[in-house]
Amino acid sequence: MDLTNLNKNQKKAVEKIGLPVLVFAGAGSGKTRVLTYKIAYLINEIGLPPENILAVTFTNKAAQEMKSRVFELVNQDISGINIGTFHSISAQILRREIHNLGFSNSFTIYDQQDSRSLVKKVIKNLNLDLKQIEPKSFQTRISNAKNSLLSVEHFKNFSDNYSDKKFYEIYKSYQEELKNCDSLDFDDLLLLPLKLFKEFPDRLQKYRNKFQYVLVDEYQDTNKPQFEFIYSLANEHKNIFVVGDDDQSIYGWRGADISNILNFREAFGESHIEKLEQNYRSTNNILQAAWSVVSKNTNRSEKKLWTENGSGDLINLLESFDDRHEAKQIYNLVLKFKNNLNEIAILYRTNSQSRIIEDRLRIENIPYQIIGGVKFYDRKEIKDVLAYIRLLVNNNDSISFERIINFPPRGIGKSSLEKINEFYLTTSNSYLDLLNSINEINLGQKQKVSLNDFLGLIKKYKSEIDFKKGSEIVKSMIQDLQLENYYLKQKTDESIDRWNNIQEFLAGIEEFEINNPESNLVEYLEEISLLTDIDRWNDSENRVTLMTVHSSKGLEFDNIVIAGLEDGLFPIIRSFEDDNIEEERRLFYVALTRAKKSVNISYAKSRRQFGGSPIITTKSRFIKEIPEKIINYNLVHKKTNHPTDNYRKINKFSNPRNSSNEIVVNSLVEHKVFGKGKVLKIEGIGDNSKLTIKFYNNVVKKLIYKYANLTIIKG
DNA sequence: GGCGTTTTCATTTGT
DNA sequence: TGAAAACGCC
Repeated sequence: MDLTNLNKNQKKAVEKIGLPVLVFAGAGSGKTRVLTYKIAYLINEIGLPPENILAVTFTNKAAQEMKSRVFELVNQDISGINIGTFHSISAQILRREIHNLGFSNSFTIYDQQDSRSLVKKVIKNLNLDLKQIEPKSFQTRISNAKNSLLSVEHFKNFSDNYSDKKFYEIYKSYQEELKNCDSLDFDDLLLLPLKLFKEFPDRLQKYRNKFQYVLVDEYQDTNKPQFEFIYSLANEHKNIFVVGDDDQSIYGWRGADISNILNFREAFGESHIEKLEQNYRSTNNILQAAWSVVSKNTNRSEKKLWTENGSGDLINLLESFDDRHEAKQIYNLVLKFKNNLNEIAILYRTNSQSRIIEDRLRIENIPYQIIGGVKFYDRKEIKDVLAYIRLLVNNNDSISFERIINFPPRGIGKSSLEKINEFYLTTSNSYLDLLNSINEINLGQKQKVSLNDFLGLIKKYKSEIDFKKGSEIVKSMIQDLQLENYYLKQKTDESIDRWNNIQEFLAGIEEFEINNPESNLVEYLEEISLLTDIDRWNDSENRVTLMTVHSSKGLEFDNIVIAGLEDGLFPIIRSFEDDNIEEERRLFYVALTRAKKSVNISYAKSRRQFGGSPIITTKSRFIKEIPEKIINYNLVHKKTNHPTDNYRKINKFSNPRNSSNEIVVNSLVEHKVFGKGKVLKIEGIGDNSKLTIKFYNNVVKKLIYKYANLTIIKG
């Protein structure tokens, strides 16, 4: 097999067989290339059948890409290969095996929202005060416990104070409720395979035999259950190959354990460790900035990226008066890539920062795409329709039942629901059982009719599952429910949007059916519950991408903007105990190393919270960790004039898109730092042209147009 | 008892 | 600013 496309270290990692391999792969060092070549090498040179290979990636999109790249390299049928995220691989195993653990094979996967609703339900059922016992914090505690492999039993005797005692009860009851609902939360998806392997050694043996070679990407972000999963599959044959970078570990808060990568050798014994330090992505200045930041961390393995690329542009620093002004300045920057908007991405620490930037881009008609935040499948109208589908598939799904029992409104409110629940809990095995005993429930006549109609509808469509196409079932159900009328009669922009989203959702089911002709609704539900925005992301369209730094992991862009570099926001600072400044720093490192050509870091001197009045902020300490000599300060305002009024007027009454590009010799311009000046000479054309300007204090400066951010006083 | 309206209160990060 | 909870009217 031709490995000439690999450098020396990459090649060594690919060819090493017979020992566990750990590859420390720095940002942009060709990690994906090594993984794909390794898999292709196993198939082509070692003769391993694709179905005996397990490769775990961080996103579904990455899995798809890896699959097609391996296919290009090996040129044979690899449809049996197992590539996916931890969650999707686990779900696949459980669909076959979960009956051993007392669930049905059409179990439902609860997302965070569903799981929170269930926690809340449990707290209510235990007659606890929702104000004292916050569902959100208990959900987090349950999730943390699971990520630390701590079962309900573990907390039985750790019940000193009120809150701990209640935690045990809630955790216990929550797990029971999940089982009653025939449902798993995201964490259980990882835990149940471990339980299966433990209780049914023959199942473990089966999967050990099946997965003869195990590869893991982004190994630094694996948590305890994920490690156990990999370890139980691979510790016997030791055919394991992991790739990661401890400097890019940014998921500690959800249990990712950096010691998994740092202690790889202790876990798997004698191993081959390879370091990839040549970076093929970024300029030297970007790497220098990234290095000066991350090297401040103490707990890291020693390595330093280098590149044969030139030094490139300086790191541009943007200073803004407030968050709106920041959005405006970012828009100005984006404008320079008007015809290649997919060459620039805007990154931020928190999703809430996206709105103000989004507003500006929308006003200016710049196409954009936001990843994360409220996901498509998390929208209320979509979740409502999904709840109907889930209830058809799983008649024990309480969360879905409660979501739609009165949507669209059918006169069954809070107190009716309580009565139904009470009856259901004592008498029935599934919600459909209620159909036979509606008259025994203590409900009003109107409510009885409504409930009967509702359950009748579920029953009718359930009976069609095996012989009708999912999309047809859903379409006809939506018609029965008269959702179109429900939304369109409201005649608000919002309700029209919602109806359009439902149409888009329907189209999505049809598309899924075309791509998966043998599939049913259960598989469709699984697919979308494990899908993220990144997986749906189209990176070839002419649109600016907005996303959190977390979402940007593993991606690259020509140019990036990192917004909101203020102390408290990035790095985020909440309380004194659980702040993790080193992880914040790694996060900033990840952000910087996404860029190939240019990095623009931005901060605002004041920022609004919850849409209130602006609060004074402090510039991020991370900015000071970048050497001054590689920062371009041209966009930093030295004057303290309030720009707000100015740009508001401009946007309202004039077209800002024609306000640039009109500089000629002798033009009068104003620069943010140097003040007013006269253009003496123009060398080159367009954004990269070099301007010689004589400022009013007789200082002559040569400035590159695109960085100078000049205001034209007279063209 | 249900449903529309007002008030409150919250923002890390995500499978 | 926006979603969920509390409120108060029919």
